[in-house]
Amino acid sequence: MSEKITIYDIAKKLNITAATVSRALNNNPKIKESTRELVLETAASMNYKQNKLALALKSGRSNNIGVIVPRIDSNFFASVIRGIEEELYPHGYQVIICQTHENPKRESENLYTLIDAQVDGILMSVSDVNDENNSAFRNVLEKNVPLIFFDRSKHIEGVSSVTINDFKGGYIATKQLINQGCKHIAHLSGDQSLEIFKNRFLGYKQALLDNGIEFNEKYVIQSKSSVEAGKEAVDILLELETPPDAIFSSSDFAALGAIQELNERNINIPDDFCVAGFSNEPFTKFMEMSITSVDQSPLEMGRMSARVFLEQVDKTDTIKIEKKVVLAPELHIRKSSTRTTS
Amino acid sequence: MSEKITIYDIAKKLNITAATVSRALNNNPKIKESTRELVLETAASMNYKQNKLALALKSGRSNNIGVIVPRIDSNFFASVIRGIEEELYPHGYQVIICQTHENPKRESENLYTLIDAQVDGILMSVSDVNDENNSAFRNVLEKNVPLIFFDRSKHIEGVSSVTINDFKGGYIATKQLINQGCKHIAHLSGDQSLEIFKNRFLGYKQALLDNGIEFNEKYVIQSKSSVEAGKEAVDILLELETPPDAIFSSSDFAALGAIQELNERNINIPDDFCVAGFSNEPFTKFMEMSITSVDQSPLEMGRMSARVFLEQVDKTDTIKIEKKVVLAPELHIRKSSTRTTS
DNA sequence: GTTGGCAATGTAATCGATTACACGAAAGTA
DNA sequence: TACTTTCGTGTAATCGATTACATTGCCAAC
Repeated sequence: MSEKITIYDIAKKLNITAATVSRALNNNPKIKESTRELVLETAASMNYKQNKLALALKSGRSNNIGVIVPRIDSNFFASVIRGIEEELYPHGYQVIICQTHENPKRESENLYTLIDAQVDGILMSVSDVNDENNSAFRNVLEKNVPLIFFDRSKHIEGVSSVTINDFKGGYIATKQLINQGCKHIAHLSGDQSLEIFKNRFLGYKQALLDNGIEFNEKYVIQSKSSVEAGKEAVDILLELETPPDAIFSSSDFAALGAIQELNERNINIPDDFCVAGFSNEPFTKFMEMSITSVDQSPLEMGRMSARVFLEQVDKTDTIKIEKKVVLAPELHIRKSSTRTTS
Repeated sequence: MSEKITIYDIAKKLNITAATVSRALNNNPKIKESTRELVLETAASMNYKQNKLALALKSGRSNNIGVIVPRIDSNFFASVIRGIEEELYPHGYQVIICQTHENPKRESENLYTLIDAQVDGILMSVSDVNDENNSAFRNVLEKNVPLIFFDRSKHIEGVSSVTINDFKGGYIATKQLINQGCKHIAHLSGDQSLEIFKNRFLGYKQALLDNGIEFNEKYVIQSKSSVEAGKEAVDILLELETPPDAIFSSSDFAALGAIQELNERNINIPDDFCVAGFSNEPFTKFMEMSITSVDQSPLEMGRMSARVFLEQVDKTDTIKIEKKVVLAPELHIRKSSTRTTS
């Protein structure tokens, strides 16, 4: 029932050698047309399937690529993966998923595991920017396995990345709040050691400065990407001498929490308080009080990362291209930052 | 820089054979303790890494398992995959992701591709129940590769599945609407050729009958899982002679669409119209008008599927266990079906 | 002193496919 | 006719690890 058919079986049946069978199947021009046809027919009739593992061992290419993300059950990462998978599918690559749960040790393990599994490339979003597991990255580079960062990248010479312009994202979101007439704009930031959060913050700051609004450190709150964290941040902000009248949050979840807390306190959104988030999570547009948010085009990011990988994979080892693709963020303006009064 | 170290390199260095090295590395008891230590030390110092592809070819086990889902960028499937990955990670399995986009042809391709890639098992949620690509499934079974269905399964003898009790899910959601005093409960159903939707519908129907409410075919609308479809369904339902006063939707997205349309028409939710959905998508609890929904515990479903796989993978070919795990759905009651008036 | 047994290691086949090199036959050339 | 190409296949090595079977040396038992 489950007999595995190999090229040797075909060879035996036709009284030729496995080498000839292999050549016939691979369209080697040195094979007589009649032989080729015979082999192809026989292979089909015997239901022959090439053993990809043998091929992988011989060629050194597994046709698998590894994708490492902090977690898969987030709309953003899932969409990126979707993009990667769709782009790579036609090229015969399979996508292996790893999660780090933001744990550097896990990240390092994943890198080693993927290299052990002989993947042809690694696409990842880093969890931690610490230099601790640099050895894992060095290992990848030494093995000459293409490495591409997406969204959250790390500065390593010769390594390509696909990110969005987080600075600009922070800038346009903040600018929109300013345009609505907000004077005291607070910022909920993520872990500043990650580039993305730092840049969103810098974009926010620059937008303030460009529009003659003083930057106030007290308005910047470092918080996690959670509803709870957003609520807590509002608690703190409203205690200030001059409470803010708007929030630009680096996380949609925190933005949601902020809105919930503001509602609880009967503060009118958007007329008395505007809110903008980041990521364009599905729920931001579903809410009745739909939330203004910066879209990161995750699908496109995934596709682009895959394309960058494909460009690199065939290059000889000597040529190393370092490609930095930066996608443009897009602000989706919704109710939470659209004042009805002037 | 990128020299691959093999057991032969170690053997040469120590003037022994690769066989001895292999045995030492594998803790074969026939190896002298001193030799083992020497080999282990040398392997470490040379930075030896076992070539998993060679191992896979020799053993016939790739340590990869394939997961096929309609799409990955849905909270439900992403969460299931998370569960699978977490459960399998400690066992050294890698997860390969495939998407069908609800396309039977793609589903069939994915099955063949995974078998070609010599995965050790396949966990999947079917896209289509049509018998067209039965040959792909037969292929999997013939190759004796463990196959496990989750959520959306197919009746194949000897194949295990992990699902939730969709009938009960439909029942408890409907029952809650009845408890709220709703008399005319409509149902937005998905594709009835899929078991899950049929069972949710049957649960709905049974709940009506058990509570002395007449079943009315006109109240059942087959719609897609989208916001738009939910809106359209409401349009139709409100045209009826006796419009319903509640909706149980098999999809949270359609439930959301329904709510939006009802709001547009100034129909008061939940006092004049109750709504319940299915899947417990994140947004259902984030909304101000939070949506009652049936939770499918996707994480647990993923973990359980992985466990069922692990049980099967080591069994000899002769023993085939067919395990049908049915998880209990849990109703999360929220504002959309909690009347404030009696 | 021969034989048996055991411990430790070596030899070589195997997994399935690819491919450099070799070789015989046919065909072309002088 | 004799020599060189060319064509189509065969031979055998290779990818890296595992493992059945063989071998070696040593010690004990008779």
